[in-house]
Amino acid sequence: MDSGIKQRLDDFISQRGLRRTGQRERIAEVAFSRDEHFTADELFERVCKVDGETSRATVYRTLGLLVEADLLRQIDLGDSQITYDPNFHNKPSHNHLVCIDCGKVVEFEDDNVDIQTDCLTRRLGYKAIRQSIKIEANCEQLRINGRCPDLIATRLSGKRLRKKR
Amino acid sequence: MDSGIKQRLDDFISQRGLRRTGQRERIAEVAFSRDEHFTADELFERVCKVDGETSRATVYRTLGLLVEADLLRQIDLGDSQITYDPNFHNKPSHNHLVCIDCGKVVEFEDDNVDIQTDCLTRRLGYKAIRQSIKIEANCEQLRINGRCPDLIATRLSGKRLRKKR
DNA sequence: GTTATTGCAAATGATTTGCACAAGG
DNA sequence: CCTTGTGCAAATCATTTGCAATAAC
Repeated sequence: MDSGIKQRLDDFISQRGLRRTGQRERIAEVAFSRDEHFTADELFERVCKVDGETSRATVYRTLGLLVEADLLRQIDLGDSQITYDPNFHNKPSHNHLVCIDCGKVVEFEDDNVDIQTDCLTRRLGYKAIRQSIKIEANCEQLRINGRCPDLIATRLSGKRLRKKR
Repeated sequence: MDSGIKQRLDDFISQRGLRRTGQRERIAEVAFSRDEHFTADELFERVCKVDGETSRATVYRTLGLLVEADLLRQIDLGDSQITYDPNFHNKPSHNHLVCIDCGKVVEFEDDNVDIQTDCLTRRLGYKAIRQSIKIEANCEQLRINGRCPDLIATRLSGKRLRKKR
């Protein structure tokens, strides 16, 4: 876990008069150990492997805390479960492209997008605080070559495309 | 209800070998009678006033159909319920700004945004099919004048800000 | 007459909550 | 100690579904 994240979490816990517990420690550790997005349940599974003692309820409660601390953000992938993104600490204004063919999520940052959002928002009489862009797109490689490594990987891993709610 | 919408719905029903029923007729009628966004339950309430006979289940099922026909789109307002937007038929590529102060949703269309999305997506190796942008923003009028007609309207109507899930 | 559609009530599934016990500070 | 945090199981709440009755075509 990045030390900046640990720092911010510690600060948040102190400021709010909360307590440092083993569960919170481990949940955060697992959540930020990779840059992959996850659902509450996926995180719970991962935490279980490290520590058979932590309950699902605590995972949900800690997720809420991490979101409040702005270490985690909820993103909409058009799913029935909430998806959490642990990468906003490093890439504060990134957005997402979701591949329609294989479900892969690509993160991208672009200054022009941010500027354009800012201008557009001003023109409407507001001050932009946060934006989220989701682009749903088809894979060009798949269209041209008839195959795409991401799709193959998806099929091999047996991970099925997320069901739309 | 716009005749273009009625036409598209009729076509969809025919193509799929579905049946024209009173319930579907009335649900669509109510859904497209205003340009306001709504949840399944809000639509159900409105339908009830017109017709005490239609069940919640049928409203849900018909909503699914209207989404498949691309007459309605599900949008993410960061809520625990799905919000439906009936305005994509008239403004096929609009996006949303949500006021943090009063919850008002402003729709906007912008060609530059569309072009930029297209470019960005190509550069990542994909072909953009659909995008959704949500801008969360503070109201400038409220900041400068200390008040904003939308906020006043929100308070008067007693409509509370949507709860975050 | 078939087959799709509806209403009802029960099921689902993710998330939240009340409460008694445990453990930080 | 005193208060916050945890685990458990039960509660919630939007949405979905099975099924028998009903209505399109």
